[in-house]
Amino acid sequence: MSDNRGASKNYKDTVFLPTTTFPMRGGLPQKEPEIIARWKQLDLYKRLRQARKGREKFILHDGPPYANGNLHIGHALNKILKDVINRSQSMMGKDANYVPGWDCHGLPIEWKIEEQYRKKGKDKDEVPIEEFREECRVFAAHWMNVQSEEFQRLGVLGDWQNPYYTMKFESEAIIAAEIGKFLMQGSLYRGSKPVMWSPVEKTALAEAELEYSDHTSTTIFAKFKLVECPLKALIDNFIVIWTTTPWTIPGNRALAYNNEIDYVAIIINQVSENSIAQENQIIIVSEILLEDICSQCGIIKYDVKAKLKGYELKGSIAKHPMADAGYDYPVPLLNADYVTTEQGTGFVHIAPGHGPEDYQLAHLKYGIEVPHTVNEDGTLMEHLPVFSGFHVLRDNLKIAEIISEHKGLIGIGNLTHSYPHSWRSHAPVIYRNTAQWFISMESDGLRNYALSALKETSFYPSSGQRRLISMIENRPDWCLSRQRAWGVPIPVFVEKKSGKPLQDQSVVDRIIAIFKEEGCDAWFTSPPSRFLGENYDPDSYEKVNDIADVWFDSGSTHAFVLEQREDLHSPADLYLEGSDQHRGWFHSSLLESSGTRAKAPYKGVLTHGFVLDEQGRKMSKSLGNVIQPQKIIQQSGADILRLWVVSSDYYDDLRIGTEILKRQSDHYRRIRNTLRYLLGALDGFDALEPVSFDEMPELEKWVAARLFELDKKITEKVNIYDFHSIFTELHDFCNGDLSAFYFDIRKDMLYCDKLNNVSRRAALTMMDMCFKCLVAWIAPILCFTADEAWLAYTKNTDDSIHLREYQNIPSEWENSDLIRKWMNVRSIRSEVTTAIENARSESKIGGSLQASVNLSLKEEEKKLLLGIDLPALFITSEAKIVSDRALKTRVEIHLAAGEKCARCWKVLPEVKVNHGLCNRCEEVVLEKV
RNA sequence: AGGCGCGUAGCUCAGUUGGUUAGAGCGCACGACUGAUAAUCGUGAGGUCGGCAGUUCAAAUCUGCCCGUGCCUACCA
Repeated sequence: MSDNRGASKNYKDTVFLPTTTFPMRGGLPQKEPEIIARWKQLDLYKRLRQARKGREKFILHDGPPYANGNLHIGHALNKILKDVINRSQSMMGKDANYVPGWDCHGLPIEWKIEEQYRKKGKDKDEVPIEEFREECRVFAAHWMNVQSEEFQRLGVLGDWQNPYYTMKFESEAIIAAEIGKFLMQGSLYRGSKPVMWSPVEKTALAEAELEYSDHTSTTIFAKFKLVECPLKALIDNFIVIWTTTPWTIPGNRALAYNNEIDYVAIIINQVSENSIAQENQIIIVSEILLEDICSQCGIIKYDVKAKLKGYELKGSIAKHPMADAGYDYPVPLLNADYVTTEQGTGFVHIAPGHGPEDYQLAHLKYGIEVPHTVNEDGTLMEHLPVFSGFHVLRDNLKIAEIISEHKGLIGIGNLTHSYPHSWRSHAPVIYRNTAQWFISMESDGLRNYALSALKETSFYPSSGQRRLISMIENRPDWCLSRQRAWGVPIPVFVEKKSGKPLQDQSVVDRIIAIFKEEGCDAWFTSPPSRFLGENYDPDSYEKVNDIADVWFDSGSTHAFVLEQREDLHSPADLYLEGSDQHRGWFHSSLLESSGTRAKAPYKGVLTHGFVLDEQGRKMSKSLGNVIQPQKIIQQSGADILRLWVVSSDYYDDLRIGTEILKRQSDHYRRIRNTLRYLLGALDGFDALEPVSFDEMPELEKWVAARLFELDKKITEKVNIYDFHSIFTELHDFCNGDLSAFYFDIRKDMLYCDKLNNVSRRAALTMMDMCFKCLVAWIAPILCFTADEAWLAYTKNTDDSIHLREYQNIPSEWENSDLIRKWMNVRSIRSEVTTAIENARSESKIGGSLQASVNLSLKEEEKKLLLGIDLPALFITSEAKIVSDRALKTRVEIHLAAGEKCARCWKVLPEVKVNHGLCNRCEEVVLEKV
């Protein structure tokens, strides 16, 4: 080993290379479940509560997912974002206590149970309600368990042992109590509203229970004689409407026109043989539809008497076509934008009990009373003259003929069109006016309370505020009742005599107490006397059998979760859901809380977008582009999914797909390798003495300044939930500052300098700090990887990074001047690396250690580099400034003079003399031996 | 159909009150290293800023229209 070649053979053992047990590849799909098991063993959730005891609380109140199936990617996004926020608030030192919850009542679960019955050939109505409800309960409980496991697999930390759910007896009791508050206040009232109704099943149906198929309807052109009109000449002429539902004519209370439509008044001169239109009468219809109407009604000849715009009809009143047979009431003409000239006559007949738009226009806008005309079985009611007992689906031709006999029509026909049918019986359905319970937006100032509460709420992004405000401003009263089985009943008695709801707090309290003990099934199984007590005669009261809208359930979570649990508080600091919840949970929670407490249940509202596929299309089974979170976890790991969330702009819609996930894996590897390199370098550091800040080289002080700057940025961003930019900062730091710059420069020092050299120890001191900062910064995001890295660092299995807080950075590290200076240093460095690259492509040199750099600089550039170890900065064997008077920066690359040191691989003149080693390496090797 | 959003390189995103040749990272291509090695370093090529029109000395940025796309309503006589 005395000659050069021998010496160059192997100095690897004398070089201090990084060593770590933290593997380069994560193996996340296998490792993550182990980490979850470790957290369970540590009882991380409870430990964290203890660790943060007495600290300021941060309460992100969980919007309850619906317990009826496996998680989809939207759930994953939602819960991951919540977890990132909670963990980051915890890192800020707050007691971020997260209690997950579930929504259990409602239609979709009811369907599933009904479906099971159908398969067994049973009918839902034959099953006792308590039995049916019990099956719903079991079903919901099953899916709660499944989802709980799936959420935990995503890394979500929370009180999974003791979550909240709406079908818990205590929850049901408080939901009922909240309804009681509206009852006692007087804002709960019984009104009526048209709902989809199946005469076959004698029940109301939800939109989703309908299927559309062809149905042939009898159509009529009915005429309404004008009795009042601003255009006096038109009085006694006829407004003609077209409808596919003659049975709604007895329920007619108004007509609608559109201000912008052109109408004509024509005199009928001649009709065909079969026509029922009458010659010499003047009718008013849409101009554009005139020919169509004439051909359908057999009008052969006519003359146009007048033309008019819709708005000229303002204030007109007409007579019902059956006015002579007991339907003698005024029929006002109203403007409605939704009236079109696509078909019909340009006029729409309005039966406020038989269509949502009719109801909206006539009742809500003009206060016209809603008549009840149809019985549960679809027959017209007894009190209706002429038509009593006729069936709304079977007798339309008869009805049409009778109206025709009363000279009320100009045409009868039929039309086959797409029409809603019951999902269960496949029979056609109708809109029917039914009794419903409402919470008034006005009577107790609910709308105003809600609106002013919104003005005090922070929105992320801010556009959510306007969106919610405009919804609250425009919404009608809250229809609370559902004619359903699986939910919390509306616990109200109605006095039969007066039709008024019983308002007695002692009755309400009795109901609540019973619900708390037995659940709200008691409402259906107990006799009314049990609730009414001794002061009321059960025979005089009707028990309401409707259940509450499930949005009321989840809208009350602030009452039965935030207010009830000692470890939470209300209002919550944050509600966080998808943007669809403006209409949903944000909305119902706001109304419920504003109505009962005159304030919002939240201080802040964050909305995220929806998850789309890689092309920006929505995911659907038919497109086959559904991406399941379970699959991503299985293939790549939950940390990759979590990284995807923060790398996206989640305020907008997010895209996901194979390329996007591939990119996340790339980002992940970069961060992971940065941690790994730090862990490797820091191996054995605890045996060395750290170096004080003052003694550090400028490069280390620059790293310190960057850490200070990052810390400031990150804590700022954490407080406005902006994790996207945190991710960018962190990635760029790992990538650009550490890996490509700082680590690269310090490698020589770390590997080859004397073990306890001051500058080497200084570098390690700073790298130690880098690690501690970095692992804490990524912990809320890459919760598994951070935990694993921290364990590799401390080797203390009783600890977790998630119990810690963000690293405290000394304020003396702040140095924006230094950051600015080194930005300029790096731009000179960049010119050098470009020059080296050029030299390499000209085959002048190979690796950068073969290079010697000659710099011609401007004067200020020279000043910039003063005192900096240039060969180290450029990672070359030699570098010097040959001129400081240059007008333009020039970099010359030469082959470095000397031989390659067998240990550090630098090319130096001294090496030959030293038998293969440079002076520095010789010294280190001799000392070591 | 209406309300609210979104549309900048293959991907994810920056682009302050309109002001030089539109930026970053990844990916890609090429190269180096073989002591972070299924890693690391360097260099480079990628964009009619969805389209059209307008305001302006000047537009990714302001206005209008259109196209695409998402959420929420309404889909009716």
